[in-house]
Amino acid sequence: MSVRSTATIADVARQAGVSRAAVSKVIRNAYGVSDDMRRRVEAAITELGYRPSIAARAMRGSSYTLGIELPTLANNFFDTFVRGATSALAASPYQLIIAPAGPDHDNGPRAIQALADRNVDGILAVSPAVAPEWLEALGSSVPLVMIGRHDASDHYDTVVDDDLLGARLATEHLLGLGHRRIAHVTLTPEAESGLPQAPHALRTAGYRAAMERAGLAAQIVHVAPTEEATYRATLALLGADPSPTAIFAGHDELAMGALRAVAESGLTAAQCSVVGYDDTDIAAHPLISLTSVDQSAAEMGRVAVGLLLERIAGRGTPVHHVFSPSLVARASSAQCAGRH
Amino acid sequence: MSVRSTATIADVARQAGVSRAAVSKVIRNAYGVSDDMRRRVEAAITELGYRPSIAARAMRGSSYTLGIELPTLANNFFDTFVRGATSALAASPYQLIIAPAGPDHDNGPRAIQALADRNVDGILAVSPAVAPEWLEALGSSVPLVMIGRHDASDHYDTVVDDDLLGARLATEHLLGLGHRRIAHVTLTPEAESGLPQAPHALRTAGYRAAMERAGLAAQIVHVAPTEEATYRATLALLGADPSPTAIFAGHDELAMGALRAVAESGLTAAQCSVVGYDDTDIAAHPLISLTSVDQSAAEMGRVAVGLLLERIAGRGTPVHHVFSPSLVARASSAQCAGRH
DNA sequence: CTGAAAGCGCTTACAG
DNA sequence: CTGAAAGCGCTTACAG
Repeated sequence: MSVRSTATIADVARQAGVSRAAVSKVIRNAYGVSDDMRRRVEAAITELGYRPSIAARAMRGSSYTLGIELPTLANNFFDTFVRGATSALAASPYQLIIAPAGPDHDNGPRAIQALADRNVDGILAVSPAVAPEWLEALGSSVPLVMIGRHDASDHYDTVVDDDLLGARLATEHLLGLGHRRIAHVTLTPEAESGLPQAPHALRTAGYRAAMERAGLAAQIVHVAPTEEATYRATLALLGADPSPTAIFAGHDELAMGALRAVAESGLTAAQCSVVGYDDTDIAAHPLISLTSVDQSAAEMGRVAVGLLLERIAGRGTPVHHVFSPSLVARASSAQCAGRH
Repeated sequence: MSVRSTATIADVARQAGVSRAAVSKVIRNAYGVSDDMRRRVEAAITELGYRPSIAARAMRGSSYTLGIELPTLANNFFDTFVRGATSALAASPYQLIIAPAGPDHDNGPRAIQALADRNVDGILAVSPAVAPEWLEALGSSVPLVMIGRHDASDHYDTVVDDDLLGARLATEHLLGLGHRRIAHVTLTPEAESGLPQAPHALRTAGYRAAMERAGLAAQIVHVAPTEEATYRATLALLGADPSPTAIFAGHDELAMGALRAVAESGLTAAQCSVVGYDDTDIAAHPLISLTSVDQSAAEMGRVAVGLLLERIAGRGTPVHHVFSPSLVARASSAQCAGRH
C-alpha cells in the first residue's frame, strides 16, 4: 500500500503515454476510455503508487468526503450512529470524517462551518441548539442532514426519533407498573437554547401529557447535563415527603445518576424505579440493567447517510424522517410497592 | 456567521481595491502589510462574508487540519484523549478531524491513508497492528505521532504509557491484598498482530513478571475483545478448582465482563477481586467502582498534539514519550478472604 | 475514443 | 509596503 505518493496525474499520463484528461477519466470511472487505455493507465497508477490529491479534486469537483459534526464522543449513541453511517458508505467512494464540537456552546456551528470550509460533499450534524435560519442558509449551499431536530426545514433533511412518543412510552410504562408519583429529571431549557421543538423539550411535553391523561400531577426537575447533578437532584427528591416512586430521566447518563441515588438510599426498583432514554450500551449491562427508550441509533445512521447521498445525487425537496422509538424494559423498573 | 461563502479572494481584493496577494497576506497574518491595507481588507472580508477555501490553500501550503485516526469511538479513553488534544489546539489555527477506522482489521491503515490523501498537516493515530515499516514511510512524508506504540521509530513520534509498569501495579496491588491465585484475562495475540511490543502483550509480560517475582504461577486466559467473552471466560475460571481469587483484565471493557461473572456467582470482592486497565468513566461510576490502571488520557492527548505541532514546525528527530500509569483502587478489589 | 487548453482559489517568489 | 505572474493537481467543456 502506498503512503503519500509524490506522483501526480501528469506523471501517470507520461508513464502511460496518454493525456492527463485520460487519466482523470480512468480514476473517475468516467466513460469514453478504451480498454487498452484503461489498462495502461491502471498499470502506470500501480507502478507509480499514484494517489489522487483530494485537495485538487475538491477544487474542481468532489472531495469524496462526508463530514459529520458531533457534540461529543462520550455518548455511546453517537458511536453506534457512526457505525451505522459507515456501514451505509461501505460501497461508496466516500470517506467519513468527524468534527467534534467540543464542550463550548458555540462550537457546534464552528465545527459544522469547519466541515463546510473543507468542501465536504455533504454534512451530517447533531446540533440541537443552532438556529434554523443558519441551517437553511447552510443547506442551500451544501447537502445537509440534521439529526435529532424536528424542524420543518426547506433546505435540509432531518432524521429524528419521535421524542413525544418515546417519553409517552416511558411514562406509561411506569404508570402501568402502578407508579403514581413519577418525577421527570431533564436538562435545563437553556441547554437547547430554549427551543420548544428540541428533543428534551419534547420529551418533557410527552411526559407531561401522559401524566395529565392519567389525571396525575407532573413533577419536573431541571439539572445540569451530568450524572452528578442528577444524583444530587434525585437524593433531594427521595428525601422529600411525599417522594416519587419512579423517575424518568431525560437520557441515560442522567438516569445513571438517578440510579446511584436510589441504590445509595437503599431503595429497590419496586420502591423507586428509574427509566432512561437512548438505550446506550451501559443501560444494557447486567450490573446496571436500566430500562430505557431505544432510538435505533445504527439504523438512524444508515438512513441519514442514505438521505445525504440522495441530496448529493440531486434531490432538492426536503425529507423529514421520523423514527418510532421503543421501550426496553429491564430491572431498574418494577411493579410499584409504595414506600414505608 | 457566514455559512458557505461564494466570495473568493479575487472578490475581496476587488472590493478592497488591492491585489489578491495582499489579501492572502492579511488572512495568513504574514508581514509586509500596512495598517491601512489590513483594515480595508478586513472590512471587505467581513462585508462579503469571505471564507478562504481550504482546498485551495491545501494545494499551495497548509490545510490547517490535523487528522486523528481512531479504531473505535466506543472506548471512553478516546473521548478523553480527543478532548485533551482539542484543548491543546484551542489557540492554534488547526481544526481537528477524526477518521474512524471501523471494525475491519485493515481499516486502520485505510483511515490513516484517507487522512494523508486529504493533505492534513499532521496525523495522530491509534493503530496497534500496523507494520512499523509502513509507518516509517508515512512519517517520512507527513508529521506523524502514534499513540500506544512502543516502537523505536525514526520518522514518527510515539506517546505511550508504560504498559509493563501498569500491569505490574495492577498485579502487585492484588498481591498486596493477599491474593495468590491471580488470573490474567487478555486479548488474543492476533488482535495485535502478534507484535510483542503491543500494549496488551506488554501488559501480559508485566503481569507474568510480577507473578514470577512473587514465586507464583501465572494463569493467562485469551478472549475475544468483548465484555461477553470475558464474562464467559470468568465463569469458567470461577467454576474450576482451584479457582482464582482475583482477576486482572487487559482493559476495562473486559473487566466489566469479569465483574458481571463475579456478581452473578454471588461472590464479593474479597472472594474474587477484579482490576481493569484504562480507568474509563464507567470504572469510576459508583455502581461499578472498578479498580483500574489510569493512563491519563487527556494529558496524553495534549502531549501528542504538542509533539505533532513541533514536527509541523520542523523537528525531524523522533521523540518517544512514555507516561507512567497509576493505579486507582476502588471497591472491586479487596483484601483476600479466600473462598468457601 | 483521445487530447490541448482553460480554470478552480489560493500562495509563492520576484520585481518594483 | 505592494502587485503581476506563475503554478499547485486536478476536472471540464470543447475539438478532433
